Amino acid sequence: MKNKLKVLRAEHDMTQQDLAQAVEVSRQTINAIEKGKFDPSLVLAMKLSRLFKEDIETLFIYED
Amino acid sequence: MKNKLKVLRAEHDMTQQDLAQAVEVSRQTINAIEKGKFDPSLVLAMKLSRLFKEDIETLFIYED
DNA sequence: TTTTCATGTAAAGTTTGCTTGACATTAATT
DNA sequence: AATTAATGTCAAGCAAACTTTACATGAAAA
Repeated sequence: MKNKLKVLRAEHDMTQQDLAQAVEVSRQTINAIEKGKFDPSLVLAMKLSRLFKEDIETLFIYED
Repeated sequence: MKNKLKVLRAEHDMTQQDLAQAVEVSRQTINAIEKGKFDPSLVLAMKLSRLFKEDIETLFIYED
């Protein structure tokens, strides 16, 4: 699964820490997701989607 | 988190078993999600979304 | 009525998402 | 050159997603 977190974070001028706080997870979780270590839960994906006002599918790209 | 799986399944005339096979999880997983026992992973939500051709957000309703 | 099918549920185990704490590295300030 | 801010990463642990096996129930069909 690929994602556009790093770019959106840059566009919104946020640090990983800022984003982590905004969606109520740890900084390490944001870092791990950006680095592709694991996928976010559905709830976290929804929080990020709402924050950045982007569809989940545009934020996270899953190709089988 | 609420969801519309049961209804969509009915509309598509599928059993829990059918749906489970279509998205490659166990029948119990589908049942548990329908019953609200836990939320699907992001990948599973995406598979269901694609199968039923509905946005994740319309399939799964999360209200803080 | 007996068999079959769809659903519900439970227990035990594995994997994955996420936590805290800690430390290393790199880039930007002072 | 020294400090600070942002990022990367690791380890140990907990919680949630998902598995298999198994059994119970109700509805439909033979």
